[in-house]
Amino acid sequence: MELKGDLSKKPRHLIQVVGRRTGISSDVIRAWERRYGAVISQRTDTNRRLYTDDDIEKLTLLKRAINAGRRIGDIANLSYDDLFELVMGDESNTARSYTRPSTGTVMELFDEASNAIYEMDSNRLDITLSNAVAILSTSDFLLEFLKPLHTHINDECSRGTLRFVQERFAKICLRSCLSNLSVQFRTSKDEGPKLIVGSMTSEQENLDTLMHIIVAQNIGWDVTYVGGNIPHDELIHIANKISARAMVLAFNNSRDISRKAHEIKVIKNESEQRDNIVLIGSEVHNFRQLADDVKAIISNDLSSFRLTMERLYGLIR
Amino acid sequence: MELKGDLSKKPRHLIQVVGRRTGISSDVIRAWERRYGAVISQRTDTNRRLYTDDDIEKLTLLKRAINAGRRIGDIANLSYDDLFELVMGDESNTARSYTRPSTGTVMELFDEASNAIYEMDSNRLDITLSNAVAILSTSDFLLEFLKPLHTHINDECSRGTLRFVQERFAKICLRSCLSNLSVQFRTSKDEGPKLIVGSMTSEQENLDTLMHIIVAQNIGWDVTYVGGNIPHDELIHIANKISARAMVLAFNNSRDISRKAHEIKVIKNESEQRDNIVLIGSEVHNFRQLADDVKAIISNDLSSFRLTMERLYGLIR
DNA sequence: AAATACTGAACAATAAATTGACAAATTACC
DNA sequence: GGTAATTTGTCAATTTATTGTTCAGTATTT
Repeated sequence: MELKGDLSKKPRHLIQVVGRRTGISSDVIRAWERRYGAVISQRTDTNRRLYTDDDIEKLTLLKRAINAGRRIGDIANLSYDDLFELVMGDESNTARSYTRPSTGTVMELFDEASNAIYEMDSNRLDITLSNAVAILSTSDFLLEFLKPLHTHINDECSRGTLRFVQERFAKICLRSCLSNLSVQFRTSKDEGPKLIVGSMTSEQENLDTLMHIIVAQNIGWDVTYVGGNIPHDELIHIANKISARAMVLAFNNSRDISRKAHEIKVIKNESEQRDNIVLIGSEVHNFRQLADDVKAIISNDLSSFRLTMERLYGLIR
Repeated sequence: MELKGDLSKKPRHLIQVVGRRTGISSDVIRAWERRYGAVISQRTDTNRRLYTDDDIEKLTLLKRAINAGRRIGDIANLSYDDLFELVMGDESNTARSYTRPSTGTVMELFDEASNAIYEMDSNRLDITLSNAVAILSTSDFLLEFLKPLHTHINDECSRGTLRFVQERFAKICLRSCLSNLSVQFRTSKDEGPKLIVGSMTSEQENLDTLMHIIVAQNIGWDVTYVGGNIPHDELIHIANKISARAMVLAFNNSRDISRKAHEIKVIKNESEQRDNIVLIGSEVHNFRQLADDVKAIISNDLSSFRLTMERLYGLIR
């Protein structure tokens, strides 16, 4: 028996499921059927609609076509193939069909998250985070939502409005969300140039570093993250072992600057891929001079990091 | 080697236990059996229902499918594999059909994971971990796979076969897998008694603690995890704030035993829910005497922890 | 004796289908 | 440019199907 053939032709999805998968409300799906015969499903013996996988694909295409500016009445009865052509054409013409969400939306999500943190409601916080991921583009999610939220948490904590335990709780949830996101990105990409991300002895793990990882993955890098507190010789070892094309080092702690500077030099000299070291983190300004000397790249924030990594990606390709 | 041998095929769970583990009420389990023949259990000679582990797995899948919008009448008599395919498709929001990974034995999964760690191939490690989650039941995944893998990593590292950076890399991947799993469990359960999990000053975060969290969630607890290094007054604050019904404290560090013992007493006295404190972790033997004094419960491993938490859950209900 | 489990029936809550109406936005027409 | 017509998403009312819950009466377990 073949898997795809059998199952995907089989009507087995309730309208509710179809709605959830396509993002089209059940009312609309029924209206499209009634008015334009867009997708006419099978019925059970008790008259419930049952959709096939192919039906879902078609509805998804219809949605994309509408996002690209088409009117449902004009396209509803096109065949799957015609629709596919149409969507491909439309989406390549429109520079960017993604409309930036209103600041209202982001504000609401932000408030919701910040309340959930105050109440220490992990369930609500998780749901809000995943909503934000779903609604926003990856970079909006990071730049407009998560980064400000992180800063907000730190501010509230140092102001005393948030207690220590609330801060820790929040950060664990955010970390979990980010690592989840990172896994999702990983499995969807096939092959990309390898990138090591980590930080040296006396540097702890940090949420900002995780955000940088998502950005890099988003560009196409195949990231190996090793966390904080890694001695420099271990970093060299792993870089050579997996033939990394670049290494990102995070600095968020102002101790031992000179030791770290020396170690960066050693890494530069001893790792086989010696041209691509990127320094990130809040304490990265301490290495400005050094970066010039060893031709490392300094990146102050997520946006500039994205540019840097895009450039490197282009060079390597 | 055969993992799911004798025990999992053996009918041994009363309907009450099944209800608790799956989050489906006994009444519903019976109704499903009567109306749709969803899971037809063995009976004792006196007509009591006895369920196998596999029965529980199927019920869990049914529950997940329902959460994803399915109706029990449509899916009750699907085979385990078809159900699996359906749930995976529903939960990943894609119309693509999903194939269950070929049933590798635990040994194969273990080897695959341990090679991926050696090669520091995060992609391969993630895939192996998620296959293991998919193939094994939750408790098999933890007890037969992840726990041994964790021990193996520690052994190899202290023997010098694994380098420090490989250990760190592996642990970050495992952590990410566990926190991912924990989020999945959270959103599928609706309401349960609240449980705080954390550890005190000088105690770091620990993978074992995360495993305990999964077990507790699996039973039906609504877990709030606050990580390590939390001062005891903060723990008291959060426990009272969210009206926790129990608190789990992890001890994996042998420093400051007497300070910690004193703080446990304080927590016991000052938190409103004063009856349910559970101590876990590798250093928990240091608190045997104290546990008697303050009526805290000590749990040495995951299995005994499961029993303890099931008992508490029963008491609270 | 109290708690738990079993059966079957009845009940209540939820979700879906149908139909018709409405309002905002877009388009067509003068 | 302004008005009418059309398009299209949303919603309410009603009916039916599905499914979780409760209850009564009996049996089993502890």
